[in-house]
Amino acid sequence: MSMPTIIQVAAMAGVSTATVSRVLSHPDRVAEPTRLRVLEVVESLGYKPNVAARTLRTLRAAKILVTVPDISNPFFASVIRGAEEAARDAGYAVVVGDTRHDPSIEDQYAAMLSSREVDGLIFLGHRLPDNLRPLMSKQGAHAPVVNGCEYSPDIGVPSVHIDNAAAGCDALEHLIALGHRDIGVITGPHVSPISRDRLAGAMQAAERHGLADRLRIHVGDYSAQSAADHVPDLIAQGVTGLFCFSDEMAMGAISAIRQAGRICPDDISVVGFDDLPLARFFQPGLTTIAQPKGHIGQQAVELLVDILRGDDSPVSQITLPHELVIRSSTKRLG
Amino acid sequence: MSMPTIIQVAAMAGVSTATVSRVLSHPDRVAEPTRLRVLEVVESLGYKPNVAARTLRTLRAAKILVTVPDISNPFFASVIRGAEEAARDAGYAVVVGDTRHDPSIEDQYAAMLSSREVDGLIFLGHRLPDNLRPLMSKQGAHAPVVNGCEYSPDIGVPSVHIDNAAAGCDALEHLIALGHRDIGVITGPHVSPISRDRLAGAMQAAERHGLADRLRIHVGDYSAQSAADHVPDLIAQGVTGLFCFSDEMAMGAISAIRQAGRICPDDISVVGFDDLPLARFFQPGLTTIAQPKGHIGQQAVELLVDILRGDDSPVSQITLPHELVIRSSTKRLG
DNA sequence: AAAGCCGATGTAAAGGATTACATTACTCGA
DNA sequence: TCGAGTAATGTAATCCTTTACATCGGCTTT
Repeated sequence: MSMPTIIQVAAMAGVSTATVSRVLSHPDRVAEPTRLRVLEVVESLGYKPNVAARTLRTLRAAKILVTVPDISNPFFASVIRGAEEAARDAGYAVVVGDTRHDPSIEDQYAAMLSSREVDGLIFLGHRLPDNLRPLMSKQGAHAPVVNGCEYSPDIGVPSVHIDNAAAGCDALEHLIALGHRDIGVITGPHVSPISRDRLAGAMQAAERHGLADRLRIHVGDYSAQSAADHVPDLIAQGVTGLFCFSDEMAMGAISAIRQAGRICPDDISVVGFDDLPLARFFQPGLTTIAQPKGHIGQQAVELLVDILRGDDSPVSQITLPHELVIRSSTKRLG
Repeated sequence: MSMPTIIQVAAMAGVSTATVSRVLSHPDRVAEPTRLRVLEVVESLGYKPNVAARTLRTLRAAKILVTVPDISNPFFASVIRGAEEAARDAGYAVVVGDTRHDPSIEDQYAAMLSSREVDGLIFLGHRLPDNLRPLMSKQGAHAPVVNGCEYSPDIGVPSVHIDNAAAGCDALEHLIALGHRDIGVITGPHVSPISRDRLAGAMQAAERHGLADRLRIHVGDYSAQSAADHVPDLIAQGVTGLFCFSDEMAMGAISAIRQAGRICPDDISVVGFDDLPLARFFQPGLTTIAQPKGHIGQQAVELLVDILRGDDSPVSQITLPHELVIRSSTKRLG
């Protein structure tokens, strides 16, 4: 029932607990025969150091918390994978938290930092949890907190992201280059800075071609359903091109377009965002903005680890490249 | 820099550490004025109990580990959500681990149990991590380990799952009822018991209709790409109905069917499995077997919590109902 | 052969919270 | 008024590891 402790191991091996500890964490400081004897006992008892005791003593949990607003979105899964790999290399484990866009759950997870359950936090949402405010104002850029994907200049947290304005611009330029003039946009919620940035980029591109006032802007919430709901309006507005701020919304929109008796891309071209793994298997293959998902996670961890190591980190904003991937959901007009 | 401890709080409030501790965990055992005074100090210092110390003392981490073979699969996201809700109700937090189907990563996560970082483990794969063997043979059904989705009778772990054989049977009966006689199946890897069960069910249905030897069986790995790779062969074999053991594979297959110049469901009907959130937005809407994803997670947690509470748990296998959801990827033959 | 060094190991003090048990100061009943 | 009972709080042991410092032979050096 009760698991063996270092004391029992020490007793059985006829050494002190210090030696057992050394065998496990600094093997080279123990004489060969002693080490082998201890290891044998460790093995036979199935001894595993109690992590709580170790953390308490070393003041290091060797864990990084990554919170995502929606774990069911495969986009975040790729970011998490990148983070996990980088974390492993740096000697950290990753704990994943799904906040479901709920501020109170975000706060709950952020509390793991205050209670020292984790050494650092990477949050992929746009909102700095309330209970981190004191920490940020006290420690500033030395606080072990990094923001990924999103970027809110006002919260003063180092972050890793793409140039969302440029990406929004690229998407619109693509539709315009295909001859589309009546273009719809389904954004994310207004509170999301990345949504604002993408929209700003899109509007800038539209303006450049004198199409600013023909842009039909609808507010979604990144979910397929939310996009589908806007499609009847968009069709009534006569759009021939549509830019959705997530692939899920693009899929929802395409589904609704068909439901309305139209066809994508023949009647309406659709551009998505994220390049989910399924984007290329969707019907039609999704034209979309690819984000370097794995890299975002990886860089976020590296930034965080630098902070944890106490390097004064001059780098606090990292912008990674995006890419327009053209498949078959967009087509020349006419 | 260094965070406040209970000792500092006690000193500032002019009480003992015991009182501070009681204020935080048994408020009713402390006199009102004292409690308020302590709370004030706690607030002003931003004190948060050190979780490592608490865990060490109470021998309870208040955490449950849920490992999934592939975090980018939205199916598991739903299971995790269900688990999180049930865990929260029972006073536990959920830690999510992505094993990527890698046994060594599975072992790594399982080690969190041995080192008492978590109180219990729910694993959604099919393989009992090696380093849990001793635990299982020592504690048997009292070990805080539960298996979800999959079910391997031989490993002796309580589990929560659907009746995969019956589900496989349902899927095939549906295709047969639509007039299909040349039916293909894309399974999961053979090591996966759920794949074996689904296949057994499918074959049973085929046999019942004298179609056993016309079944074309291909082995996939649940990924869209793996299914797409088999489609040319299936077409060459002249199948008109296809049963894929995951929605991702169904989507991959449908995409490849189109690539090959055929149309689903006109030329080939496809049945998926899982009913992912995107299944209804796919083109065509996916006919699929819906699993009660949230319930699986929830029941798994409840089972685990029972074990942790020390109730002798007579229940060790829970079978939940599945459902055939008919959309537009299947159609009457001819 | 004395002094100094070194490698191997032991001793014991943290680390921060919880809680059984002890103490204190009242209140109440007889 | 005394003893019992009770509510509020304090004391100190405990959870298990890690690690600075102490100790102890034995070896080298002069």
